[in-house]
Amino acid sequence: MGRPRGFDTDQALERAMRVFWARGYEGASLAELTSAMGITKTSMYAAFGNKEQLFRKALQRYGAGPAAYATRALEEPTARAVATAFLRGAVCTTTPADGPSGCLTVQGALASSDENRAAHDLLVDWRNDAGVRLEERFRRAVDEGDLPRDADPRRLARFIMTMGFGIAVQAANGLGPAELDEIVDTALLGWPA
Amino acid sequence: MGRPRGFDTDQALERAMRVFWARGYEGASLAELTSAMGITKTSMYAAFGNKEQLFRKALQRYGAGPAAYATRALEEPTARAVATAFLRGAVCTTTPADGPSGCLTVQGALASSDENRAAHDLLVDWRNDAGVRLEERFRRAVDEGDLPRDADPRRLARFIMTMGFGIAVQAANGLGPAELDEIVDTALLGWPA
DNA sequence: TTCGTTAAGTACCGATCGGTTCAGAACTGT
DNA sequence: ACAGTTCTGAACCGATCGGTACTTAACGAA
Repeated sequence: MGRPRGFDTDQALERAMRVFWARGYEGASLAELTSAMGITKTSMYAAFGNKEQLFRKALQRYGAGPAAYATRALEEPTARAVATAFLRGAVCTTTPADGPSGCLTVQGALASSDENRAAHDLLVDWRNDAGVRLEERFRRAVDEGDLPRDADPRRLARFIMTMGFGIAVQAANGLGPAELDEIVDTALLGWPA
Repeated sequence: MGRPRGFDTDQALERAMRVFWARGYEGASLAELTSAMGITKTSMYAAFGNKEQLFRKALQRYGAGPAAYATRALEEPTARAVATAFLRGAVCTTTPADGPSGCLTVQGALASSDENRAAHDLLVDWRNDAGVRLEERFRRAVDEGDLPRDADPRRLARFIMTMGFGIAVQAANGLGPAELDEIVDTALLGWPA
């Protein structure tokens, strides 16, 4: 009942996500966000709550879409395959042909003013969660004999995450997928077993 | 001649640098900057020009101070020693006991709005320059027989830079020096020769 | 057709943004 | 003592920040 919504919330959220991706949380103003979404501020507030909640939903969409590689990689059969798929996925997502370079969760709010601490903390948790899931996967790999008994799953997970973050910065710096793939090859030279 | 300046510009610049470090370029407001510097906006404009030029000078100070490890590392005798010193220096600088975590050049303006493109581009150049200097050092190492003939200096330099950026993000994420040093060890396992 | 409900557009809110104007205070050279 | 110069503090600038109040438009149910 009532007047039906005049825009596609999914499409609007997708466009908001891209603005946050390119500009970061602070750098994305409501004016630019709503302009890209094709709606007015009033409609945005009615549909998404406020800027922070819009960012929260954009981040969820990012995790389910562009950053889904992080979850898919965990399903690879071996630890090496997981690490490779994770980093290749990072390269692919941070250097899209159409969208912004880099990673939303890294560019979003690495540093920020106090008032935006909420968005900052949200991203810290997001990144740490990704590391924990990787660590658990590597721990399983040790149990399965897929990694050496003396391998340290946490350490390996942190190393891979560090490479992922570094790749995001390099992508924002202008490096392309070919160059980043070379970096991934170099990084995996010392991979155990 | 004229009234002497009532504050120490070096000290004021140091404090401004730390604010930029913690908040990023956009996140650092003039109010917070001048408050930390202990001077008024008028004095800041008279002494440094404007926010962008203040950032430029803070970045120079950062390069000569906290980030001097990047230059010092180049003087190590072997490529491996250079890589090790570079990454250990990155760990040390991004996890200070007193100051902000992370790297000013990474947190400063990875993503930003259009109006701050100048600061953004400044940091992109800064980061790329660091990579180029590392590459030249590794090229020399190949010439000197310190690295294998078939080693790719550019690729190795990009790998080390990627690790450095990743370390900066991990430091901002809350990891301490001990954990980051472990990551450095892991990263260097595949180092040639 | 009318009513209740919800969406959309405009105009606006106080606060803060980076930046400036201006009067006067503080100093040096004469 | 005075002139010339430079620095400081407060008050202020238009613009933009995130966020709202209010009116009008568009729908479904009765």
